[in-house]
Amino acid sequence: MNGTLEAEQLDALFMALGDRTRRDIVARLSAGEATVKELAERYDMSMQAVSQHIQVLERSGLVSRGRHRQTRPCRLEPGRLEAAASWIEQSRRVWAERMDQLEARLAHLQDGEGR
Amino acid sequence: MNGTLEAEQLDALFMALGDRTRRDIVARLSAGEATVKELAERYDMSMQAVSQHIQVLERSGLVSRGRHRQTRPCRLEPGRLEAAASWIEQSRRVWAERMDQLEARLAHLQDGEGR
DNA sequence: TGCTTTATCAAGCGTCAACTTGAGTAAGCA
DNA sequence: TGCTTACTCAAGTTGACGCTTGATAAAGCA
Repeated sequence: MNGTLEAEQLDALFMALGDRTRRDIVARLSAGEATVKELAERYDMSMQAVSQHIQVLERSGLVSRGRHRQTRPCRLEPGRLEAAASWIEQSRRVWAERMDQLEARLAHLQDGEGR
Repeated sequence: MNGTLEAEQLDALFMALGDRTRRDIVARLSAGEATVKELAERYDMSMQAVSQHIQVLERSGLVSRGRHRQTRPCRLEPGRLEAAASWIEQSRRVWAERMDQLEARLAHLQDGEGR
């Protein structure tokens, strides 16, 4: 389990995080489970709208749902957050390595050893 | 400069990363600058299409463009990648803290000290 | 058994995103 | 001066997104 996903899954993941309401739901769920009704009240939004947001989050793998009486409590699946962070780190690392090399070559030149 | 952005900027940022071509452009630019034409050849795509992707990335703050002869070389601005990573880390941290607390309470109960 | 609560399904509406084509601009070259 | 290269602008098409309304399902309660 190294957090690496297919392009389609990354599409769904970053697309899900591209909506402010869904990002807030993720942040809210990081502190514990919540029901559709609770989220609808929190965002002053219809339950249908929240339900659709949850479905997007579920498709992205960020959220899963259980069953408890009439409710469908939503909980965060942090594995996908790790996958997103992992993708970002990959590009940041490549960039940082290149910058280090550029710096080293610049220092080399300033030592008067450039051709 | 702590990498924290407004909701609108995060919308643009994650939305920009929600497209596979744009993610690949970001990964490509992490290894160095590229022109619109080079990217169009790489993805077998019209220059207009690439130009529009670059505009999206520019609006998100992930990419900036210079001028060199007839070309507009694109380069990565890693600050926004850090901002995205930072947002993700925030939720992951909250979740991890809660998990630690739940574990501690479970251990407590198993020691026979539960109410 | 009906009534309420919680949530989903389905259809429709307005907006925006991704790409296309065609035209236009700006820089370098012959 | 024309011609090519690299790129952008503008308009149009197609499809997806976010939300709404109305109907429906499933569980608990009186």
